[in-house]
Amino acid sequence: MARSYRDITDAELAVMQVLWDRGEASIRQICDVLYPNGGPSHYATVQKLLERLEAKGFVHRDRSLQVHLFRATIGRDDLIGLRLRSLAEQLCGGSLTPLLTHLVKTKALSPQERAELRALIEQSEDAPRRRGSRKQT
Amino acid sequence: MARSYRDITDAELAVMQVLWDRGEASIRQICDVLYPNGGPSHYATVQKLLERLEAKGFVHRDRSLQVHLFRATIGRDDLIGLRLRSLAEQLCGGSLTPLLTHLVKTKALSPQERAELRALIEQSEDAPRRRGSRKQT
DNA sequence: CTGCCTCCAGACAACTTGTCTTAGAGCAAC
DNA sequence: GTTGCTCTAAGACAAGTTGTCTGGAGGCAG
Repeated sequence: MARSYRDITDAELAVMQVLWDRGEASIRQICDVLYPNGGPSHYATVQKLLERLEAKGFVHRDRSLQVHLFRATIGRDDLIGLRLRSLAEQLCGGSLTPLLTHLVKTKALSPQERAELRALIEQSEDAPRRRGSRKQT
Repeated sequence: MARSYRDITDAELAVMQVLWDRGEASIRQICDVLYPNGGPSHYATVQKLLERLEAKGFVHRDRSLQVHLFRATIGRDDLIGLRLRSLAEQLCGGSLTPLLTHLVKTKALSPQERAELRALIEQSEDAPRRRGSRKQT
């Protein structure tokens, strides 16, 4: 009954953040970022986290070099989407609309944010059949 | 390092859903909804889930009757808010804005939804300080 | 009294999560 | 070639979570 898409853990997320920053990195590089002057055990920890991320499909491992290189197969924004969808699944019967209205109602919008939002809405109005790239609910 | 607000589990969520539906319920009533013709072990399961929900503060237990009555201390919408905030914390540096724009960009809005959204934005424009209950980022 | 229903306390296995240990391979410099 | 470094690989480990279940004690109705 675990969440269907095998979620990313906190420690794993830290690794993902590095990958999102650098685009591609070796274990050593990630380790240096996450645990400056960390010992070999930290190295192994990062290694395990990457192994699990690869198993979950969130990371691609390039084995062509001696030193494997890792790359995120999912963007931060994609992960946000997954989480939002999973949240909607659990609490809103799958519909994203309640999340949207909740945010607009709860969050105090700055004038700039209001303007941006309006622009986005206009945009989706102009091209209502444009949504080929992403699924919608 | 567990999520700060002690999240609600899947099985616990099922119990919450019943409470949100009925407003107030005994273990037996919840049990009948969740496990029709379930045995005494299911009863104990629900009991334990309620105990944990009470410990986490999501449920109030009225002990004044012989048969305790349970009531959710948090609405579905509040939980949505908590989850959204936690999501923003993890992936957006605490800002809810990326979630908002993600939703507007991703989700294909029906004309009606667009109208509602616009109305909500107008509203927040009229009363920018009306939402004082929670901090916003 | 008997039976039924409730509450309470805690056991339990399965799984997750973050960390760490150990072993072995490949390569570079001495 | 041997030494030493870095890398991969495999898995052990404790702690915590989660969902389920067992057993006992008390109260009340028939």
